[in-house]
Amino acid sequence: MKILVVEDEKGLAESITDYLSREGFICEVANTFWQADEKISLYQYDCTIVDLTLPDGDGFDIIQTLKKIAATTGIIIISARNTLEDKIKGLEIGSDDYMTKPFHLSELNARVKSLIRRRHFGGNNDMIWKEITVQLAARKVFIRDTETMLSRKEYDLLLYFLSNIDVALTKESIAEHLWGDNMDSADSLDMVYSHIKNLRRKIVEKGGKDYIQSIYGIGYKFTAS
Amino acid sequence: MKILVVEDEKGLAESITDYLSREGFICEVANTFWQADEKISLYQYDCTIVDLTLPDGDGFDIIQTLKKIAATTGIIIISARNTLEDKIKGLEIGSDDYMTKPFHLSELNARVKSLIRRRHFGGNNDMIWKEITVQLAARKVFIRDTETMLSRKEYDLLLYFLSNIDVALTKESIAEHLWGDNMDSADSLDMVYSHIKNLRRKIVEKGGKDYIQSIYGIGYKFTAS
DNA sequence: AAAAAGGAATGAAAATATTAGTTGTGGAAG
DNA sequence: CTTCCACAACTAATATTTTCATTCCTTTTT
Repeated sequence: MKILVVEDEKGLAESITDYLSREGFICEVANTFWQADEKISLYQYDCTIVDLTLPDGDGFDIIQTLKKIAATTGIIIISARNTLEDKIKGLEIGSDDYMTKPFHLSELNARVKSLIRRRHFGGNNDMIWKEITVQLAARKVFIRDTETMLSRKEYDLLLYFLSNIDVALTKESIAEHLWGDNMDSADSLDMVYSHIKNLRRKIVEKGGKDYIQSIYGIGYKFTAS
Repeated sequence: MKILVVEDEKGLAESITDYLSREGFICEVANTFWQADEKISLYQYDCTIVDLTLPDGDGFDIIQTLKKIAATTGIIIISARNTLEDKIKGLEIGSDDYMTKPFHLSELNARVKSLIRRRHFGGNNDMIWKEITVQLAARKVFIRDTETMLSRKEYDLLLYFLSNIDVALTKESIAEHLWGDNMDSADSLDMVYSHIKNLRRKIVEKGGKDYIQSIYGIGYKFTAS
């Protein structure tokens, strides 16, 4: 899961990314709205955390950018002031959640997770496909009713596949999803192979079919046929 | 997909082409604007990356060339200076995207892909002709409702044909589309024959007709009649 | 119309690129 | 302290691409 943190205070940005990385999210930071706008149009994020107290841009521009962000990813707004004005801003762009400073990182984390669950999987706490069931809240995976322990990367990989059933995913996009964009593309490919192998083994081991289809020269596809 | 990189710094040009080749693009380099102009009029590219800090040519010439480039392919401008002057230049010629040095190759890659997506597929995701259906996102090909696995070259070839129904394509243009222009023309003919043969076989095998019509002395045409 | 010449098709082998599988190391988490 | 996992390096297996010799067609020439 990839998260974009839009925050100009380096210290706060780092605290947030540190915390969320430890929770298994891939984090990227944009220091300005302009940067955020850029990143949004280039990459896909599952959730964007925006600090409304950024210096650049006037009110109107910001709302435009926020709308654009909100259209493609979930969005959580952070603001120092608990004023009506800000709340209205938040609602206007259809933000998914709203927090006032100061806040606990654990709360932010909880909100991010709940948002991703809501957005990504329609509020459903379970993702079910064929004999694979993922309990998102508990982070548990079941294959044919037997629980299967997956490592973090394996879990992320499985979720990425499950939200892209029947779509050909390039090795590169998988790598980007699992490690973010600051990756040496040569090295990361071997790691993709490794994790694919592990996930495959675990699924088959528990009685699932090998749904991961290799596409030579391209990447992989999660598919029933 | 073919990309032209207009860049005089050999090192940078190589980094770019290395990276993008790994991503599956066919890359060619032009070291000067003059060369770029040449190439543009001879070949077709899906995207052109132009470094605006090239030494040759004066401002006006450059703009003329850029306009010519922009008219036929997508264009991404790279510039060392984040000056207004350059930005205006970029907009004036209707460039599709704009980056300042230094940048990450992964970002360039993302921009190229997003540009190609926008330009090429304009949102619609299936290509259907007679009993042949290509699902671009899933990279699936169906002949008469049965899925057909195609290798990369076969797939590229089929897509080239499908976007040129009823048009006579020379062997040379096919070779150029599949491998770029730095090819030994004698060898490339044999390779074209080979891949034509394989694609034909797969189409017919799955119950399609042999839509690939040979035109003696010229090349091939994909046609129903 | 027959022969010659050049282009195209085919099948199979060789070369290459890509993916799978193994193992070892280091570091983090418990 | 132990276990687990991410990562890297390496080897093996596999799929694709390219090459090549040969045959089969078309066109051109005589």
